[in-house]
Amino acid sequence: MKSPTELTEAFRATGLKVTPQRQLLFRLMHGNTMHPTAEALYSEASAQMPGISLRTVYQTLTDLASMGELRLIDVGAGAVRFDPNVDEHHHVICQGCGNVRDVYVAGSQALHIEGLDGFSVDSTSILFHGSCASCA
Amino acid sequence: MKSPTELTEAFRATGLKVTPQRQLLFRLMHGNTMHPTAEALYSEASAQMPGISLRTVYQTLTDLASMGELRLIDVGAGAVRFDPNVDEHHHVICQGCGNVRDVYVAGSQALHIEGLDGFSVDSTSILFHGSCASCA
DNA sequence: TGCTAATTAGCAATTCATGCAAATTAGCAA
DNA sequence: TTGCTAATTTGCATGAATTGCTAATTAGCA
Ligand SMILES: [Mn+2]
Ligand SMILES: [Mn+2]
Ligand SMILES: [Zn+2]
Ligand SMILES: [Zn+2]
Repeated sequence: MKSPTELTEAFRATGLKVTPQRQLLFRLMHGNTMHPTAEALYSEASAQMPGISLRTVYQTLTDLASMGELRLIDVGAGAVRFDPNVDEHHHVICQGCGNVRDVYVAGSQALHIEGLDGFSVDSTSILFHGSCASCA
Repeated sequence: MKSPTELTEAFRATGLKVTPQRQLLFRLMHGNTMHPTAEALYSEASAQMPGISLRTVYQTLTDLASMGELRLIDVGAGAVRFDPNVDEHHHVICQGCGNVRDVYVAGSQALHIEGLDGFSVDSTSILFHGSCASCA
C-alpha cells in the first residue's frame, strides 16, 4: 500500500476527497502486518476518532482494495482480513489464537497440478494452518 | 466418504439413528464432485423429499464432517462447500461461474516457506483461481 | 465565501449459519 | 407386536458479517 501522503495525492487525482476519516485509516493500515478485520480497525480508529462509523471503515477499505492498495484475505473463519502487503505472498494462520502472518513461498508458481481438466489458473492462494510460538 | 451402507452401520454403531433424511443425504453426497453448499443440497434433497428442512441438512453435514467423512471447503465467496473427497487434494475455482474442481498437487508438502518465524505448520490449503473451459 | 458533488453515519436489510424447544420417530426391550 | 425413551427433525429466533439506502454533512474548487 502506498504511504498516506501518496494516497492523499492518488485520491485527489481521481476526484476522491481526502477526509479525516480516510486519512486516519491510511495511517492505521500503512505498514500494518496484523491482517486486521474491519471491526478490529474500527476499534483502533474509534480510539483516535470517537464517532467514526463502522460503515465508513468498510467503505474506505473496499475503496482501497478496488484501487489495488489492499488485499482481502479470507482465512475461512469469521470476518475477512485486510492486508496492505500487495506483494506476492501467502499466509500462516494459528489455529489457537487466529494470528495471521505473511510467508513467502518459493516455487509456488511452478507447482505441478493434476486434474485441471480445462481450467486455466490465474493466481494461487496458499493458506498454511498451524500454531504460533505462544500457542504451540 | 464411506458408502451409504457403510455410513448406516457406522451411525448405528455410534448410537446415532439412521433416518430417511440422513439416508437421502448419504446418497446425495456419496461420490458427489460438485462441492455443493448446504443450500444446493437442500434444494436437491427437497426434490426427493419435500418437507425436509434446511436445518437438518446443515445438521447432518456437520455431523458427517465431525466424523471425518466430509471436508468443509471455504472458497472465500458465499457459503461453505461440502466435499466427500477426504483425500489430500486442493481446489481450482472458476471466477466466472464459481465451479470448483479437485486438483492434485505434487510437492505441496515440500514447499519452501520463508518467514514462518516460530509458526509450525500442520496442513496446507491451496486454492487456485482461474477460469473453467466454458468461462474462458 | 458559496456551491455542489462526494462522503459520512446510522439504521435497515441480506446472507449464511447456529441456538433452541416442542413435536416426532428410530431402535430396542419386553 | 407394542411401548418406551433418547435421538432427531422442524421451524423459528438469533447471531455475525457485510451491504443497501438516504438524509445530513463537508471537501475542494470557482
Ligand atoms: Mn499478508
Ligand atoms: Mn474437493
Ligand atoms: Zn497462536
Ligand atoms: Zn466457469
